[in-house]
Amino acid sequence: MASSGPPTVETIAQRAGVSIASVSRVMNGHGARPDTVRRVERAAAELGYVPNAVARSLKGGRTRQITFAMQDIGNPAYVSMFREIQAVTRPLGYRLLLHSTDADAAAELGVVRSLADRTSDGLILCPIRVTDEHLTAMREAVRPIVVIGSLPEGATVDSVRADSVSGAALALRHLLESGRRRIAFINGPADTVPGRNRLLGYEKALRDAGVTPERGLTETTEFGIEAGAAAAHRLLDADPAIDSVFCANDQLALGAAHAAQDRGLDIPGDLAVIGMDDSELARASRPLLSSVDLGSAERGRIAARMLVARLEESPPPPGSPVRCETVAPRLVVRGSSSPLGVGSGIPA
Amino acid sequence: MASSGPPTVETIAQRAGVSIASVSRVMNGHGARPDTVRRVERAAAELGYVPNAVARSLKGGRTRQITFAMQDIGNPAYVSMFREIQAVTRPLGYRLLLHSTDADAAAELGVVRSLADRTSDGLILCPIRVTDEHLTAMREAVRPIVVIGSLPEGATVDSVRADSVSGAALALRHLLESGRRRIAFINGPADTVPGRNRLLGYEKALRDAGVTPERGLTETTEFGIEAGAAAAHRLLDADPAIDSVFCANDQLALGAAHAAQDRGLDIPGDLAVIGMDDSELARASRPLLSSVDLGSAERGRIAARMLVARLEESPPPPGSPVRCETVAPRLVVRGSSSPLGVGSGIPA
DNA sequence: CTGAAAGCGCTAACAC
DNA sequence: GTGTTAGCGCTTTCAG
Repeated sequence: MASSGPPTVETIAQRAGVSIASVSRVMNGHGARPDTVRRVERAAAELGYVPNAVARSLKGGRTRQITFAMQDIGNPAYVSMFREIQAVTRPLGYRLLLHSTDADAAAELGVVRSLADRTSDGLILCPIRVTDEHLTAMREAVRPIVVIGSLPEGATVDSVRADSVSGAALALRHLLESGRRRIAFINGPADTVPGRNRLLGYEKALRDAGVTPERGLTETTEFGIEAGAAAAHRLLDADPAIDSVFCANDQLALGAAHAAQDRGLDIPGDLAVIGMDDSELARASRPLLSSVDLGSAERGRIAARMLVARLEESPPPPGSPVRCETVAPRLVVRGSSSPLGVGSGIPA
Repeated sequence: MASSGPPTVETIAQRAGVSIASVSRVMNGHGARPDTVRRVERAAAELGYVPNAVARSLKGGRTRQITFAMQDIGNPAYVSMFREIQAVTRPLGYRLLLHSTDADAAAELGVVRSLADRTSDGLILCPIRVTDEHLTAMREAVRPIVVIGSLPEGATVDSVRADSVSGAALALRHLLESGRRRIAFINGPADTVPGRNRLLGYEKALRDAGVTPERGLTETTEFGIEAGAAAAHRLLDADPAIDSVFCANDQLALGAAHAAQDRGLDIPGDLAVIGMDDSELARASRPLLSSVDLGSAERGRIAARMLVARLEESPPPPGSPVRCETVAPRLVVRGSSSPLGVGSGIPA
């Protein structure tokens, strides 16, 4: 008696002496006579029966899988998002497919298009760039998509965005209020949506304070500790009067802090440093880094909830309105931008 | 004409005026007359046909999905593994399911058991603890599993392990050779396999050097920067003569370095610090942290290759031997453990 | 409450 | 080469 392969509804049905329909009903908790339930459950337990999820998906048209795609899972901001997404979706029985696209725009488009193969029920996407091709692909997607990031007006996709303009403003205002005047900016790749927005925020906040942004005070580079250090050196070489530097993420800020310290500068005495994302790295430096929390965790949570909501609303109402939420930034002030002498974390 | 739902083989077949079998053949590149190929491809393109992966899986018995499960995707060591696993499997057409179990042993067991639902073709698992229950579950699993971590002798599961004993020895020898004598150890949770091994390695290396390990020189704590700092303070409070501290990961080491600096100690002059994993955090401190690279990336790569190999060998040869590889550790010496005055990164 | 049967979309024999 | 047909394992009418 070759029990060829794992047990199926049929195996169980035979053993329990009922029909496969009854097995299915019992497995799904759809009413059945107590006796039937008992026999099926016993047979299932004895044989270690587990329903085949693929067959279920084929029948039901839903896989209970969600895809989360972003540039780089090494980035703490995305880790926070992943955690929250998992926290929302797993209890609901969803599995999570992760795609770290390595900032490859083609790969990103591929992810959107791959929704068509019905492998996952929905997609949470953090795009680096949003081209018309992206928008078209998203509009035509067979499954709901939630974008974490900014979309052009009129886009017909749900999204949750950070407010990096306000975030930058928060940091700049803080620096200006504590008396800094020559505030440099180290940005990440500028040809991305967040990159553009952070630059906008930086310049706007300066203008609002009556200061004209100078080109020489902005550096653009890849994300990374070393890149941040190099950028800071360039900035300080060109203009030793710089008294503070705002960075587009914590890696850059940490690098900048190192560079400054290697030049013998005191932080925050000679140079204030502020990062973005408020990741673990902000607590990995001395002095501790001030940082603007753009709410990665919260954005992840909201995106997950939005997507799940779409998935539950059985027949997607054709004209149902596009949803868009914005998460407010939060400035966390630590030693790296304190007024001189306070909490610098470095013994004088 | 309600084109109810996305196109299927049938839709394409009708439009192309061929049978569904021909559509399937063309889609899978199985020979067909050039004319047939053209017509099918045209129809498919016009309708934006994408084969339903779920139906394929049901037929083929394979989902082309792999699950990777570990404690915490926030840990840089696991990020490296994930990257390498993805690099190996994606080009082969596999999707990656990620499970961050949060060190919940029950969740971990659940992952192993969930293989039974045929959702993924195989599992790469980094267990925290390996109980008999785990071993049984793994032995009975319907799908191949590769464990990244140490398994008890006689386990019938493929695995790739780090050599944390040698890794610890590497660090200790280096410290001893550079003249350190009172070497403390800050360990992570000791009731885990890696925790136990690292302690073993620490004690063995000391004994090999003719030093008797003292209980008071070892601290056990959770992983985390703050936890590392607290442990270092306890250690130094109890024994100010400690001249070096070896830590079970970079977070702990970073915390320990901060604690020492906050006490006014010079690193490496007064205290040498060595971490483990050689993660980005090692480059996030001043001085740069020495660290023992346990080969996370390589372990990930090897595990992925092992699993893929199992998946390709069509009928799993019943008696095929269990595979087990061990990755050699590598000590990366940086400023935090240099001989005094060399490369400390802090201006004297 | 239960069983028989249809069918989700696809691939792979098997005949022609 | 190509079409016909039989399932993969499950859920869900539809009768009884």
